[in-house]
Order: sequence, then structure tokens, then C-alpha cells
Amino acid sequence: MELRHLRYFVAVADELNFTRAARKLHVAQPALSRQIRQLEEELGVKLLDRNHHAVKLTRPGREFLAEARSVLHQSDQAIRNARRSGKSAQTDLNLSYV
Amino acid sequence: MELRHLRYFVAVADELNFTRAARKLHVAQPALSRQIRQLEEELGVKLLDRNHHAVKLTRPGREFLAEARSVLHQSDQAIRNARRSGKSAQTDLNLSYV
DNA sequence: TAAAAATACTCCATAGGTATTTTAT
DNA sequence: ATAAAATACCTATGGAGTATTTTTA
Repeated sequence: MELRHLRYFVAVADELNFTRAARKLHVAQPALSRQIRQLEEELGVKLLDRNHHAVKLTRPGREFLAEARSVLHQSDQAIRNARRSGKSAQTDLNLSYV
Repeated sequence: MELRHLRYFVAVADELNFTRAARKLHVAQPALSRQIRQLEEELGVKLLDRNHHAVKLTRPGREFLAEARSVLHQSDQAIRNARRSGKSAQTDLNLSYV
């Protein structure tokens, strides 16, 4: 599993529509379908009910969605913090040269 | 950034040695080096000091390490929960057929 | 000079694209 | 008939491997 799977799943869960989600993600719809299927296969869990015109989260899907959002949020925070921390480390470095 | 970058970074941070970390990850050392470099480039932050024989975490690296571990832990939990949730959803499904 | 990381390439796995089919309304 | 997802097939990006070079302790 990679963050890409979580990003894609969250997009589909938000749209409840593969075609629209794919557009938002700037990928083709079949590519998105494949990644979601791959995720479900790796988890061994059906996350979405595709009932033709109506995409619906399963119960495990709803639970996984909350955790996926949380992981993505946390990884974004890690990136932000690293960039901030990098800048201040740079400042420290400069100071040590004064 | 993908989870792979975090897995690789944590492995190097644990070993403080690219060669050993690569062995543990079952990848070649140059592949590992590239992914770490890529991560640093994406973050715009040097995470590791490679001082030839001595790999050391930078300060931003130490902070990022804690968050990387946390993200990986959380994503593992999400996988576990999904599998558990999937099983119980299956049980529910069966029950509804009784 | 010996160790470890970085480079330079090559290769291939797989993410992604296009075209088409299937499905259910 | 239409809209949306799945399938089939192809392309190509980039992750990974091998061989080699660089670096400095």
C-alpha cells in the first residue's frame, strides 16, 4: 500500500463517482479503478459497492476512509514540519558560521 | 512522497548505514540512496549527513523520523482495522441471510 | 587502502493512457 | 439509450539492478 492508494480512495469516497474523481486527480478513470481494486485486494476488503450509477461506501470502507484521511493529514503535516524545521536548521547553521 | 520513502528512511535511520539498511529492505544500495535523495529533494531538507563511514541524522531528520514512524504505524493500523472490519462485515452479511 | 555512498547505465515492473465492452437503469 | 465502471491492450515513467567511481577516515 502506498499513499497514492489512500489519495485515490479518498477522492472516490468524496465524489462517490470514479469518473469525476479521476478527473479531479488528473488520471484516467481505468487507472483509478485499478488502483482502488488493488487496494481492496491488498486489504482483502471491499471498500466500495459499485452498483452502477451508485457508488457507495461499505461499512469497512467508511472506517477505512477516516483512517486514510488521518494518515494523509499526518503525512502532510510531516512534510510541512520538515520544511519548517529545515529552514530553521539552515538558520542555525548560518548562525554557527558567524 | 509515498510510504516507500518513509519505510526506506526509517530503515536508514535505524541502521545509520545505507548498505545494511538496503540489505534489510531487500533492495540494492543505490536504489535506497536514490529514494532517500528523492525524499530530501521533495522536502527540500537534508535529513541525513553522509560523512563517509558515519551516517548521522540532521536535526530536521530526527524530527521527521518521529513523524515518519508515526505515519507508518498509523497506516499499519488502518490496514489491520480494515481487515478486522472486513471480517466482521462479512459476518454481518452472513447473519443477514439467516 | 578499505568502507561506504554516489554515479552511470540498463532493464523491467507497473502506473497510466486509449479504446472498447459490460452493466443496469 | 445513457452513464458509469470494468476490461483489454499498449505505452512509458521511474523504481530497481549491476558495475563502477568517488570519497575520506
